[in-house]
Amino acid sequence: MATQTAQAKRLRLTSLDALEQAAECLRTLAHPHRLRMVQMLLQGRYTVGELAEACEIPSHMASEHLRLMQRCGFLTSEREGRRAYYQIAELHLASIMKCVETRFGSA
Amino acid sequence: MATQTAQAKRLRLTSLDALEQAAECLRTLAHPHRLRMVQMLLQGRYTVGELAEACEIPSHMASEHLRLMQRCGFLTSEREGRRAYYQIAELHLASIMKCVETRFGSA
DNA sequence: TTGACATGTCGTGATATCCCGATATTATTA
DNA sequence: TAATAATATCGGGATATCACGACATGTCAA
Repeated sequence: MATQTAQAKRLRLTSLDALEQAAECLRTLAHPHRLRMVQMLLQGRYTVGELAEACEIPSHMASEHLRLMQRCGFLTSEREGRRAYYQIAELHLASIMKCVETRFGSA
Repeated sequence: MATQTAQAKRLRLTSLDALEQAAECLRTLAHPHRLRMVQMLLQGRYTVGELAEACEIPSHMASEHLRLMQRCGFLTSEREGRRAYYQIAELHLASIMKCVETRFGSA
């Protein structure tokens, strides 16, 4: 007889479909600038320009990253005059970010 | 005066260098088959073939995914005869996987 | 109304990732 | 030794992501 199969061990597995979604979310998060934006937005309310400055990138690029995260449900935005404020919509980002900070530090 | 800067709010930020590393790790994790492999290896010890079967992919592709995760320090491997067993090396994977399971479920 | 500011969108070339077939490598068995 | 099994590696073509410049949109202030 071969080695015990996965099923025989009664593993708690997430369906491949769900893991596909999870992977897509992780890919969206897997960028240094987007990580910093999320980290900041978990601690306050910021405009595109402020987030861009903190990431040391031009604001039109920050805008693209923010749009990406908005499309996958991570963020929402609201306009105030000519500024756009972004905020966290997906609350699970807090715990994932905590994992990242535990592993990679934060000052 | 413009809006308060990030510094003025005394944000707890992770350095962009560290976030670059974090992003690389997240990208490595951000794949449905690799997520399933990690999920399984957190619950037991498996060969390439067993992991491949659970992911419904040919084993030579499983081997590539495993090598990728090994290179970034997630996994280690040990040979037993002609089989190769992989196991978790990066313990933080447990907490990240728990986040994923909380958000996307596991049966 | 004109000009500057803040944000958003589009197109593109460079790079990375992904999947897969073909082929090696290593270990076991006949 | 020969044949098979389990794993690993290589090369490619397709696709996705990335950073960037150029441009468009909407808002405020002079």
